[in-house]
Amino acid sequence: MYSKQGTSERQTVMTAQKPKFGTFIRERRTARGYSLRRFAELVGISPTYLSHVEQDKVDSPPTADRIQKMAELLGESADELIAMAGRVPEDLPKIIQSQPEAMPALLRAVKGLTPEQLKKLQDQAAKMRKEGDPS
Amino acid sequence: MYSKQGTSERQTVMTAQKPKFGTFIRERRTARGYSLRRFAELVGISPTYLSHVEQDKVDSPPTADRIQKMAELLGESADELIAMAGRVPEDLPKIIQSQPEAMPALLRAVKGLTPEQLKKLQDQAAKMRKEGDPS
DNA sequence: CGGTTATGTCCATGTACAGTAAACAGGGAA
DNA sequence: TTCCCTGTTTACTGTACATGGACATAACCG
Repeated sequence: MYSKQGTSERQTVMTAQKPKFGTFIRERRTARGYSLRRFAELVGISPTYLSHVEQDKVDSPPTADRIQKMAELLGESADELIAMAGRVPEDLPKIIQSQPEAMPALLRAVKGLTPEQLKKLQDQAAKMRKEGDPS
Repeated sequence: MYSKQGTSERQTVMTAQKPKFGTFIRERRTARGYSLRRFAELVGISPTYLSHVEQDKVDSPPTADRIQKMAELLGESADELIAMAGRVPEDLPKIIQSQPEAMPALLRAVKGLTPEQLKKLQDQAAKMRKEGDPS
């Protein structure tokens, strides 16, 4: 077992994920007592595909809407699972595009801030909303 | 059998709307005196494809990185062009995924705010950066 | 006039991504 | 044994994003 590359499959690109998405899903699914077929059916995908996904054999994980469904069934945070899969929640693009200059600028400005700081900004935003349009 | 995948949400009719991406690009390109072939070469795409894009004959516009290049060559805002094409700037997904819970929450909180309000938040964020933790 | 060069466009094709179908191997239970 | 349930493999589909080569047209040059 020297340096014999454990698995001999050719594994295309597979953008490396830290806590691999498929592995995590399998762990949570089995913990909930779902069979692969049953879970696939509930999610709305084929058992074949789910099997591939859970083995991290896919080039890229499922789309955000399917991950959303998985999250609901597993009682996990959809946003977190979606991020783990390297995707973006489906409602965000529209929000960003609604202010093509300001939204990207804001996101770049908040890049690197802590969750606490982000929460503060979130609260500020909520306040602005309530008060109506100042400026 | 498994739930069908209508993810596309094609705009079947496309009532005359905001400047269509392709039309806009053609207008700006010709205004700059670039030939189709020349511009395609500079952007790094085939003339064929550019022709299709400019006629709005494509199912979906080019990817964000190519639009970025077009914007640079045309002296336009990349973010705006990318939004016009219904896409998201390439650097944003990583920013969002860096805080899988807080970033989506923030975006949803700022949804619908005016550019002025967004600018205020952006400034607050910049301040936090200067003062707050360097993480 | 004919030949070359430049313009944009059409048809056919290619590759990657997201996903499916059908057949398969193995474990328990009756 | 037969039956069903588990997960897996190989091969395939359809769409998005993109390319190549041939084509029509017009302008320019001898």
